[in-house]
Amino acid sequence: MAGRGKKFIDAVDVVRKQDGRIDLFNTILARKDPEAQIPALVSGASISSPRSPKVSPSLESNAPPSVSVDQGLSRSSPSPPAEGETVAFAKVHMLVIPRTKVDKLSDLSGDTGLNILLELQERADWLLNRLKTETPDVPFLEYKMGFHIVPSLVQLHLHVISQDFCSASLKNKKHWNSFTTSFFVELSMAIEKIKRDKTLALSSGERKSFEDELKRPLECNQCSVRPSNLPALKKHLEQHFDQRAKAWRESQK
DNA sequence: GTTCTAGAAC
DNA sequence: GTTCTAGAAC
Ligand SMILES: [Zn+2]
Repeated sequence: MAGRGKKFIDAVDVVRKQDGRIDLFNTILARKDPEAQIPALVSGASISSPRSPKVSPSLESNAPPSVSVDQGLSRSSPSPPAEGETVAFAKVHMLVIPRTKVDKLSDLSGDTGLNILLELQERADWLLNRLKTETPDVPFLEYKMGFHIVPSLVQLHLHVISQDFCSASLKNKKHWNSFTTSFFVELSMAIEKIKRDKTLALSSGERKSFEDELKRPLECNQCSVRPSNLPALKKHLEQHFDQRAKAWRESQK
């Protein structure tokens, strides 16, 4: 590929100003056709806060923009996302995607694979710093970054996702387990493994055992509670979020 | 990925 | 009776 072009989609494209407001876009670029070009970044669900008054004129200005996510995705749009859009499974859920054509994590090997992961890490760290400093309403969110070991869409995508998992889009056990079991491979783990083993290839047996993780009983990611069904889990997650928000507010007093 | 629904769970 | 899951079809 051309050496000059940007190898990675700028994460600044993910935090984008629109209509005088700062919107967060969660973005997935599905390359269903293996031969297709990776498209320009497309917008996902807008989770801007209409009542956020603080908006700087430009992402490049000295004063960083205020990005408010307190409205949450669950209240963002009652209609299902249009084609080209995607869903977020938490208050903040973004993807960092290499421009290099790579289907999935298990295709990576050697120094080439390691370098792709390191460049993704560099970009994701940058994004994470922005998220932490530019989401004043939810500074208490914690984040993880990682990959689905067996992705449902090709073109490698690194999830940067807050750990509240409060989202109307979270609708089944598979969704939940894909982010909260070993099916979700954290970036740091992937980097360690490729350094050690020189490959991230999966045997069919390994693949099967990871897929079995998706069928595990529900378990809270923040405490030892094991909700009996998904609605109970979602209610429980809301309580964690409210509790964290309250604790943070009180710590500011 | 989504929608639909049988039947399990409550 | 109502809620919920999970598999099939798309
Ligand atoms: Zn919990």
